[in-house]
Amino acid sequence: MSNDKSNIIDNKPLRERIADVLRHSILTAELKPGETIVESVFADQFGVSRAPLREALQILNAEGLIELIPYHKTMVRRLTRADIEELYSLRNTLEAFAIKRIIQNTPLDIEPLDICCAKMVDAALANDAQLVSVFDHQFHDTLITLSNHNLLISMWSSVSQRVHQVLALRDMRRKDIEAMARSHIPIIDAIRSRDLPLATNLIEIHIETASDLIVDLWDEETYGDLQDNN
Amino acid sequence: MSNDKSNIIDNKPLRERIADVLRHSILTAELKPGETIVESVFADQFGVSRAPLREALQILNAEGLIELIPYHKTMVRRLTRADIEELYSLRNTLEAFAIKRIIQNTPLDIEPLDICCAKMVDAALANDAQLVSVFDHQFHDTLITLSNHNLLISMWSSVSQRVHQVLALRDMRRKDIEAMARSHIPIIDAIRSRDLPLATNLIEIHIETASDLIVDLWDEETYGDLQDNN
DNA sequence: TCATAGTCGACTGTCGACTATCATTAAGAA
DNA sequence: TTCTTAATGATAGTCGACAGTCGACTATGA
Repeated sequence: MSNDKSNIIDNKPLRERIADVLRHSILTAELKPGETIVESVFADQFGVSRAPLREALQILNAEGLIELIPYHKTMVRRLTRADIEELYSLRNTLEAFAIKRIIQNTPLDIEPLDICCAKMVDAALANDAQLVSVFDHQFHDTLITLSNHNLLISMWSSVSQRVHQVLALRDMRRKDIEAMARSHIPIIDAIRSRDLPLATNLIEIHIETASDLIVDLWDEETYGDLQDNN
Repeated sequence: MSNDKSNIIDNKPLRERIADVLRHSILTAELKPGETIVESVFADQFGVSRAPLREALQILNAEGLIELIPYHKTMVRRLTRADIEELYSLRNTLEAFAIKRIIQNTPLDIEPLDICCAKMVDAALANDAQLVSVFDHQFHDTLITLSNHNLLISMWSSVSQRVHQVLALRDMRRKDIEAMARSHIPIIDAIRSRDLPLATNLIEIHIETASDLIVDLWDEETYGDLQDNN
């Protein structure tokens, strides 16, 4: 009892901690689409038995991160162009819905968006693409959170995760990160003036641009069709 | 042969069959919100061990049908008014998105909707509220399916399930099922003429009407706050 | 050469027993 | 009495072992 506080934090069930680790591996593309996950191997690697690992796999399966093929095998979910298009189009819809909710709220609370956007522009001016990306994620997460819609938030996390995965798979080098950072400002302004059509339009353009960048460069052979090639 | 699949031996893993049974119990309100699910009890009841049951619980948890409280207990997810409001508002958004996708498709394929709606009106004329409800579900499911958007379809199933659960909990006796059945026709017409704003508007009214009926009568004390009272 | 049946190995599915955790109750001290 | 703390019972969490299933490989025969 006298060593540290990690015991307190550590009482999450194993399945959740395992899911956290695996999720992180998948989202950072450490585990790539198509790679198989052999239960016994990963259980040994984590130093746990297969039971909690299997429960973790059920969780990740529900999140759409892995494919569970009964009696056969488990692998990191493969991603096709169609998947990515679906991902971005649904993401667009969810964000537009969030904006609609935010605009309906009184009083309008968009300060978190302003702060986030300011940081993003700063990072862009410092030419720190990595940091811009972080605040970009944060901006969109904040947008969803401000909607005050728990169901939306949970669905968003599933979609958002997979977007992150896609980004990790092709760690794009943006040419014009500053313009990208600044493109968030008009969105906030539209929300501030409660102009739903404009805000919806802007977010659509914003997301479709990002989507097109990814889809055009997507290598179907690598992540969509083939098995793992470790 | 009435069913092609009847010859196929059911080879689904236990966890899935268990999840199916439990899901059905929850969606038909046989298991009510707040009721606890004791693993050992249900495992014995199903004649299986706790391992596959626990995996089934992970699945249902991801679908939002149950609450898993670590180290403590598992219960059917409680439903508050806010939950129902969120459910219907998100449902509305998803359906509007589906309509948008359908309208963008060429050629426009809405025959399944026509068929479904015709059956619904017939059932209404026969005063069969039960059957109307079935075709109502089918209508909205078809709408989503026609969107040809797999991610949307999977999210829909989660939302749709919980809507069914809500309906089962308060098995409403509609006064004017015929009007309710006919209210689907203008939606199809709007889609046929590719009028997105109109179609979106109609579906919004359609769903909000249903939502209001439920929320107004919702008994928070019964399903939202209390524990189970078996 | 090709097709088919049989075998094998690797993996997932399932189980029963053991361990950790929590809420409740009972007991004791202020 | 009321608060604190220790015992208890119920339940979830974890484990190791065994059973079931599948695809790949091999052998056999036309």
